[in-house]
Amino acid sequence: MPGVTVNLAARTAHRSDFCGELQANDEGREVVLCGWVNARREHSQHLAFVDLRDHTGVVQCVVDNAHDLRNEYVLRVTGVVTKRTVDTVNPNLGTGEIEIKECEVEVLSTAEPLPFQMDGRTDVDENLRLRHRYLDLRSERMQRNLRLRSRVNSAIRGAMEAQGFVEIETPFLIASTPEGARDFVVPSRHSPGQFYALPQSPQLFKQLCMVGGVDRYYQIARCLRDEDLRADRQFEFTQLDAEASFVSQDDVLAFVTEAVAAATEAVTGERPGEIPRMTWHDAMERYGSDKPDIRFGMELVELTEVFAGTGFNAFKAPAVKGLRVPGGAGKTRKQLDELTDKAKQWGAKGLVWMKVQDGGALNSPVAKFLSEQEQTGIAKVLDAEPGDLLLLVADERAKARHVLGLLRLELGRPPVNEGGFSFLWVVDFPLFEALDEHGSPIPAHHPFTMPHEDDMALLDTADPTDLLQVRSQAYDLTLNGWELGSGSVRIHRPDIQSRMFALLGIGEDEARRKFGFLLDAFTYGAPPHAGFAFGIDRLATLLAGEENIREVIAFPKTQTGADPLTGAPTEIDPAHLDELGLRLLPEKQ
RNA sequence: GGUCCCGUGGUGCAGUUUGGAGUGCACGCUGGCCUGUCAAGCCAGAGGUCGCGGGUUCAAAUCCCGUCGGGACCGCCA
Repeated sequence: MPGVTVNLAARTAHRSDFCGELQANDEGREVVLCGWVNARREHSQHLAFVDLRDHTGVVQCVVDNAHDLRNEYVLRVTGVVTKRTVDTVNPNLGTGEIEIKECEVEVLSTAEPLPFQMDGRTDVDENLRLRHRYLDLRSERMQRNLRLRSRVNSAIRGAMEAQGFVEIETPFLIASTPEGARDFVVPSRHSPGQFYALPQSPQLFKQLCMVGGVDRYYQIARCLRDEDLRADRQFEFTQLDAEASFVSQDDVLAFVTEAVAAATEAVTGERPGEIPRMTWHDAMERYGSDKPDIRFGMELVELTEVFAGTGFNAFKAPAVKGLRVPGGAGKTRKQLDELTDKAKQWGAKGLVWMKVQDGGALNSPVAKFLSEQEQTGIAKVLDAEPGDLLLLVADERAKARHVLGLLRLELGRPPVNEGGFSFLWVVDFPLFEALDEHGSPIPAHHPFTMPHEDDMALLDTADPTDLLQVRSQAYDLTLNGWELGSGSVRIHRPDIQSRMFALLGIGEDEARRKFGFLLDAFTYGAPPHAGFAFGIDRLATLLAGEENIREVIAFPKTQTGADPLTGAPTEIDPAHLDELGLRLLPEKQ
């Protein structure tokens, strides 16, 4: 029969087509559809409409009588695709030009009324959604997000394979290493009293793959970290993990850029432009963050020089930095007090605010302590306009940057799904983030990170505070102010690695105990290598225009680490504990 | 470890500031009517441990203390 199409992708033993794909050119076909009752409109005992829904959309079925049908019943409907009359076309429905007539309806499954409505019109309490996640997954939003994430995964795999990367699975039950985040541990039945750790990342295994001549490794890897949960953090998360041999930092950035560009294109249809780079130092000074949200301005401004000779005690500090809030002078005293409270909670000693008045004078509780020169200096350096609010923090440099960076986000950050996708590479991270109580440096990334070649000489310096100036070949990728991931060029030479352990105050015995297998591996011909990992949950969240990572995870945990659906975590049988050689301590009072 | 917000029929809210009868709105649910709706409409009805415990008061959804659950953030996340 001419014009008849057969939907091979949809056809199964139970159905011939998907609900949402039927169009006017299917007119005349007899189809068999399966799905859920999305809505029913009963006009009489002789006319009723049933909207049948599957993951592709909704189609209207015309039936004699819908009295025994209820929302969310699972039906199989056999009928004929029919063009609607002009006055009954529904332009708001993808299949609105047609409807299914002469319907024979078979109830495959009945359904109780749902514990919540999933029509997308109201925000349902998230705990309720999670308790009935199998219902929540039916919603358009979750269907969209899960399928989006699937496309992201697929695009990333395609990009990595095309660049010659080999997918290798690494173990889940591994040895615990003391560095980094808190491990999830698994007791060993064979060796009571001993434990495996679940991987925080496949870091060491991918480096072993390089020694093993793999050349280019990747994995869409599940990672587990027992740290407190946030809107962008779950215990369990998924990373694109990658490592390559005989490469530079630029090579790695190019590989990863290709993967995120492919993922972005798979969702938006457009490849992002070239990803800009910023040094860690610039990011910290200009945005007060190592993951700057560059979708908006409001950069931090250096004011230390302006107050070099100040008589105002609060500004006699190692650093004074400021932030201009355009049009912010309308804030009330109460709002400013709340901002000050937040700044203090974030660690600042205080927050100085100034309202720029018509004519340029500064209205501020501290104005009387500042010289005229200082007041004009502030206005000039901050480029202040009447109606602006100026915020100043004087403190240790790191503290001032941090607090102002948080204030900048608080006051200027657009909603996460506005302003497109601003990827940014942050490069030249410091090798060490601080000195511990013994004066030993604390690694900013991990102890296998290669120092910046230009800074090698500084490693031999006598003054440990100079070590904090040493840059590393470590880099982060950020998107709209979220850290997507990080990577580094690794140390592959045992002599440099030994020097690094010595600097970190890790003795030879300790190094052997913790990383002996890696150090051994490196004595047998380790290629220079570098790698990266970025969070796929986070990338998918932002690409989906969501604000919370849980919206792109099928079965996420709550902020306290519980799963309202399964009840995890749960107690286990005492006999099970016994077998593992474990005994519980009494509960702490 | 800390700061803040939320908890009211099945769902989403209002009511809490200033204590006075479980008062209101929308959706859903049950029954009825209705032959072109599409978030159908109309009529009727059912449905409540105001998260839980204690306190103040003649009287508590409302004020106080504690606790549980959820959320946002700081710390934490090499």
